[in-house]
Amino acid sequence: MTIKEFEELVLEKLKIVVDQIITENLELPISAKSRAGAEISDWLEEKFVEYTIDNDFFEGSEGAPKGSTKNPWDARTEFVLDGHKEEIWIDFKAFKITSADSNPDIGTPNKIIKLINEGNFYHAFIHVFYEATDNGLKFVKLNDSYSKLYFLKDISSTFRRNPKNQLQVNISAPSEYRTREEFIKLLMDKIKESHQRQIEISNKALKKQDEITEELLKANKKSEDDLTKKIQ
Amino acid sequence: MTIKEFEELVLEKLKIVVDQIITENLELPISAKSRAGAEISDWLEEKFVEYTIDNDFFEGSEGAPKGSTKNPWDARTEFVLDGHKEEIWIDFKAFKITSADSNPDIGTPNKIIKLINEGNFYHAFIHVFYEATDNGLKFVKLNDSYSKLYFLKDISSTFRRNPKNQLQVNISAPSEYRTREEFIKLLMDKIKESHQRQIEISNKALKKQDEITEELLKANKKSEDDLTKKIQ
Amino acid sequence: MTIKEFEELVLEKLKIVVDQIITENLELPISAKSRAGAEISDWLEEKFVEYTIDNDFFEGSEGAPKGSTKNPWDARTEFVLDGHKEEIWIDFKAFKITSADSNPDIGTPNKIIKLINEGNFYHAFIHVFYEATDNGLKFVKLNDSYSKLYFLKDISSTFRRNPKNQLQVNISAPSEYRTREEFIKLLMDKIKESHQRQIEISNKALKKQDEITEELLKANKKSEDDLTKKIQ
DNA sequence: GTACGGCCACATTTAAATGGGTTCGGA
DNA sequence: CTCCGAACCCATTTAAATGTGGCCGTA
Ligand SMILES: [Mg+2]
Ligand SMILES: [Mg+2]
Ligand SMILES: [Mg+2]
Repeated sequence: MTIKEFEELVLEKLKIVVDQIITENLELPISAKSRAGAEISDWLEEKFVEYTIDNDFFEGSEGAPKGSTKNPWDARTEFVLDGHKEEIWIDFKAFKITSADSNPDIGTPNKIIKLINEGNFYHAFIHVFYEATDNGLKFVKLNDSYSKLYFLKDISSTFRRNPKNQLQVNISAPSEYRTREEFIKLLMDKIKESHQRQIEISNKALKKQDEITEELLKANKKSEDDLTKKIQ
Repeated sequence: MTIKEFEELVLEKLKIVVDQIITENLELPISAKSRAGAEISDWLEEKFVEYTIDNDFFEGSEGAPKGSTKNPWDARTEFVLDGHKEEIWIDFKAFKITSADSNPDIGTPNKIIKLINEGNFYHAFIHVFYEATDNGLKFVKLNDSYSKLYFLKDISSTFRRNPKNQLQVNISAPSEYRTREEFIKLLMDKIKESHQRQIEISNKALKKQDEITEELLKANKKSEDDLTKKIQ
Repeated sequence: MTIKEFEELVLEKLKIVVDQIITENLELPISAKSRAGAEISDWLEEKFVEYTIDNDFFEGSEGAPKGSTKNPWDARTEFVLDGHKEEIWIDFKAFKITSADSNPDIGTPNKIIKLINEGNFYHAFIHVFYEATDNGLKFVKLNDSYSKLYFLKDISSTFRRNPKNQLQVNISAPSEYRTREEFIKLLMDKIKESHQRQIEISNKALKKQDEITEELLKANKKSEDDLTKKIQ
């Protein structure tokens, strides 16, 4: 089996689990007037462990510690094949499909660097889709499927690092196969480009400082005088 | 009345409204296994409008458009005194008090610059506190109060601009009175300092690039070879 | 040397560089889809820096930071003559010559105002032309040339500001010499005219509003009456 | 001659926690 | 004097949307 075939196999087996979880639990009592990503992830994490307890391909599944807000994975598991165990990290992404578009943060580059340096590589995104209902939310299909999965290594080359130190990509950007080495080089390029842009941005902001300060002081003088008179 | 007395009056009247809202609705059916800020804010926004319809001091209250994710205020209203109307922006902050600590983002500096340039100034933070319950969440007191309010202009001088282009401050940082002009200068200083730090950070990151790339390629060579052999 | 002769010299030297870049790289592995313009520009930016490293007339050439989508220039350089250095901004425009026509946005007027206020003036457009091929695209000649260059200051007076706050001109509009002062006046006129057109548009829309309201109320009166009767 | 539409890569903005590094005082 | 703990000052990280401006083309 080639590496590529191995990767496809992992995603195939993962998708089966996720689709089953969703199909058997189409509605959740989670209020979703705003974005419900964290609550949905919390629920999925628990279910993922439950649904892989007895799975031939996955071993040692764990959800992120309850209440943790900075864990590098939502769930982790080991894919078992011919006695080999390959560490898999999972990041759930829950999209409210009534929104116009979405470009979620997809994690800090730092954790990816650590993951690879520790001898691992596989970080899977699992997209799920929902709509608010009267008493919570329901999962819905997008493009005929309850879930969409790909590995970070095969992410669309339109991904970038943003100023929050998060990688980011559009919800619809199609994944594209590349080798692990190609991904490493691409990732490092993207990080470099982003830092270069940031230096530009900060330099520009610094140049504008004095002008903005003047303007604010002037606007305030006027409005504060006004208020002072009115409340005498 | 001095400006300072005016400001204290606004906050006093605001606090009465908020405390009443909470006291009359101590429990909410909003799941809060993770952080429920957005859902709580959504609910408070609606209640704030409802509870100020018949208030002598507040006029024209509005909640943020439903589902909006980038609105500069959670609610806005006008404080009316002797015929003068003063624009007030409200940003709710909902803290899960079982957490160890909190340093919330408190908004982009850009919107503050716009607010002041448009002749306004008053941007109030309203802290509320909650705990998860079996079927949702309940509001709780912190330091004997259901809410804590202060204006951005009087924020603790420990606030900063972070790389997400958000101002930020610790939940417990005590507010300190200053003049409007003093605030403008302080704000602009903080923005400057932050951009200077960012340039440093990005420069350092750029220097490390090549080293990290080498390291990653090396780690990958090892782990990829390993995997290739195992799955043959 | 007159200002006019100076300007002609700059463009002449620029054209030599660009034509050389293209002649030596007639085909590019860039697929000619909607983003082709941006990608061709990326490539040209890099080449421009490379091809002016050892040029007697250009110094300090830079491409826009990679991935930056809002940079005011695609490339910048300094034209050196008798020790004087003149800042030159470059905006590449890549046209697919199989298309019927093109009226590209040519930049926001805001950046031109800034450029001039900072003591500079020269903003060159460099038109290049391409066709799709099986494995990417190839540069082609239009009117016997691989490139067409002119300064914004000499742009056809058919240029305008469009409602997106971008200047715009037809691909084929011939440039016409004018003085820097004449350009400033013309630019400001164009901006004014554009805003006036927009006011017209809004005024018309507002007028229509009332008309539409009438119409709707009338239509509804009829259908509501109708329904009321039917369900009595 | 002008508006406008689609595309799309990026920053920005919104929700609030943890955690790292430095500094300072006390044992 | 030195280690340790607490405090403090920040970045970082997590949840996913919208908005801007440049890209050219068509109408
Ligand atoms: Mg996730
Ligand atoms: Mg808020
Ligand atoms: Mg261009």
